[in-house]
Amino acid sequence: MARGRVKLAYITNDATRKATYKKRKKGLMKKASELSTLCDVEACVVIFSSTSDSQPEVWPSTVATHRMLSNFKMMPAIEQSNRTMTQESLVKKRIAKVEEQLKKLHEENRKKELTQVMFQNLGGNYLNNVKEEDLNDLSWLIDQNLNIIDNKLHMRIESFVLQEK
Amino acid sequence: MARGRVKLAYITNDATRKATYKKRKKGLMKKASELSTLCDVEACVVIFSSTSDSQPEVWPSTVATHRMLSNFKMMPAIEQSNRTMTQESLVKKRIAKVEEQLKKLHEENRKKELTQVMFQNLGGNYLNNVKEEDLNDLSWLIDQNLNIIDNKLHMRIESFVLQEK
DNA sequence: GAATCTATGTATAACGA
DNA sequence: TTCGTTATACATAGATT
Repeated sequence: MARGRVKLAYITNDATRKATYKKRKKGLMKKASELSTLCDVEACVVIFSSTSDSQPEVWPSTVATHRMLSNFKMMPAIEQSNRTMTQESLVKKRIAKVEEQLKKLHEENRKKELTQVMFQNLGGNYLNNVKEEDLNDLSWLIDQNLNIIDNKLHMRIESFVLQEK
Repeated sequence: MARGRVKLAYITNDATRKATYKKRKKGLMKKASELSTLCDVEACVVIFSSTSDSQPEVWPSTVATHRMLSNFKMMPAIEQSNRTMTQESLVKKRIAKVEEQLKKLHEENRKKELTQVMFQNLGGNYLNNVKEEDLNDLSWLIDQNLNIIDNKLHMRIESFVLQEK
């Protein structure tokens, strides 16, 4: 970058970091836009910045990003592999680890729920302050999740059928 | 860019486009990485390219991206607004629709659980063809979906209760 | 802080092996 | 096709207003 190399490390100075963030965020999204145009690919960028009002910043748009991310989630996380797993114990270790993670997630979720209840009880007029389109958005998201689950069901059923052959 | 300005439009030449894609994808992800480091933000990039084997390309990693995207989806799509909803009937219609969806969700969820039981009873052979990290991913994804749905259920129920007051 | 302004560092289009 | 190489366009750090 200009006028001096930048050490690739966290910028401790608040003002500098914020300025850099703003510039580079713009640059990143421009690059994404260009790639998308030049090569005709769908792309999205999501940035979670504690600075920016706790809402993620996205390119190209919230709705488009949601749509793409749904696709992403529907993609099979399981890649076909011919590698045979020789060590069953390894799998068991993994499973134990996963179960630990699940426990944490459940705890986290519970906390979030409680926070939400609390938040919504702050005032009685919650729904009165919701835009129709946002409600729409919410319905849309739920639909998407249904799709994802459906997809996984089918994947599993297919696996099952194939397994039986 | 070098040696000639690039017209910001779809590159029709296959070889050129592919080369450009590869270079720019690398550049984009590097930029994302730098932004993330310099400003300590979480960011992800997802590219759907018909070229690349129909699998999306992601930064920083599949798992990290999934995690971030779950967060993104959990973010309230509902922005605060001072606009008051004058038509209560509209809201009630929405709620009815939502309740219908919830019913479906419960059914789906039940199906899913059953399928999972089925899946787990396939016997040990299936696991032999799945990479450890994918197993990890799968469990994680399922849990995320459950969390998301749980979250939305609660949001809606709370909204409904508040409405009744 | 935000907007502008350069000097410089980077990314990359075109080319050649 | 996929690598290097190189000339240029672009992004941007630091300074200034």
